[in-house]
Amino acid sequence: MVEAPRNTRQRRAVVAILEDLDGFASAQEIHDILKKRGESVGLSTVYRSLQVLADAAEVDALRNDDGEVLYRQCSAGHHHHLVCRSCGRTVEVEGPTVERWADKIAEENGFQDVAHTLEIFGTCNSCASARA
Amino acid sequence: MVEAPRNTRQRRAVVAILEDLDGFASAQEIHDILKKRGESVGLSTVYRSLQVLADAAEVDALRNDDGEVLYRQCSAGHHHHLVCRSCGRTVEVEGPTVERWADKIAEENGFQDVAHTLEIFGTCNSCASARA
DNA sequence: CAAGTAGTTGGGAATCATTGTCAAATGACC
DNA sequence: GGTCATTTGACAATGATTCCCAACTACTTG
Repeated sequence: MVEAPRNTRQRRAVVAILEDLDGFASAQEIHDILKKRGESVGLSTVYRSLQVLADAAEVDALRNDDGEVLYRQCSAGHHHHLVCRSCGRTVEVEGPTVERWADKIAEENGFQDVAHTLEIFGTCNSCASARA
Repeated sequence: MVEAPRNTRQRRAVVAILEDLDGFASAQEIHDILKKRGESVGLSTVYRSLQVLADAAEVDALRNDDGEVLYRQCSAGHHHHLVCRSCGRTVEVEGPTVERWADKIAEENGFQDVAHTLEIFGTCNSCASARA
């Protein structure tokens, strides 16, 4: 039988950070924040915790242009993201039309096990005015 | 004034490979193919050539699930891809509705300099039947 | 064609995110 | 408190990609 995961200080700390953040953040950023708060957690452990959470679909993961993986606690259900390149602030968006379109395209071309990635990147208005 | 790029054997070889391939391939795969053909080109040079081509929008680049960057010679103009996970075979697709949707979402939320990524991944029918 | 010059190459080192390793630490349960 | 499998953390290892720089070569000019 599969054992239940343990409730450790480290895992709780990672989850707590994700609850505080409203945008996407990398594993390393989360590690830094933990260190600043004095709730130090090993980097490996941060990576592991995020992986577990992502596998359980409790957080969403995506890659930025640099290929880094960013994580964020999101609402349940399929959705996409409008992400600020500079601060990570994120708006969850839905596009039912897009979903249907993607499935139709795939079916028309005989593809199976279809998945799609769709993210919108931009500069949010506060970052844009800060830069000016 | 900016100098014109030189026409070197190595760059020609990389372009030739891209013309032969019909799916996405990684820099390392292209490097391997060149080696097999006896037209050896340094790995660094393959990376550089692909970067140059991508910057000039002569090839499209995307990341697979593993975070590797894949390259492919594509038709001009904005389009998206339906990519086979296992063989890389690719169908170019257009989704004007999606473009408008993404722009509208971004504008409604006050985001600027908007870009979006959209790729559809699946298993093409020949790979699916080969697996069975 | 010869020489000059600046863009280009290659291969090995360096980078950087991420994963693997394994002994020590610690939740969960008795 | 004792037991034990899970988890942690420091460090090594990996792997794609970039950096570095001396040797090379595609163009230009005489």
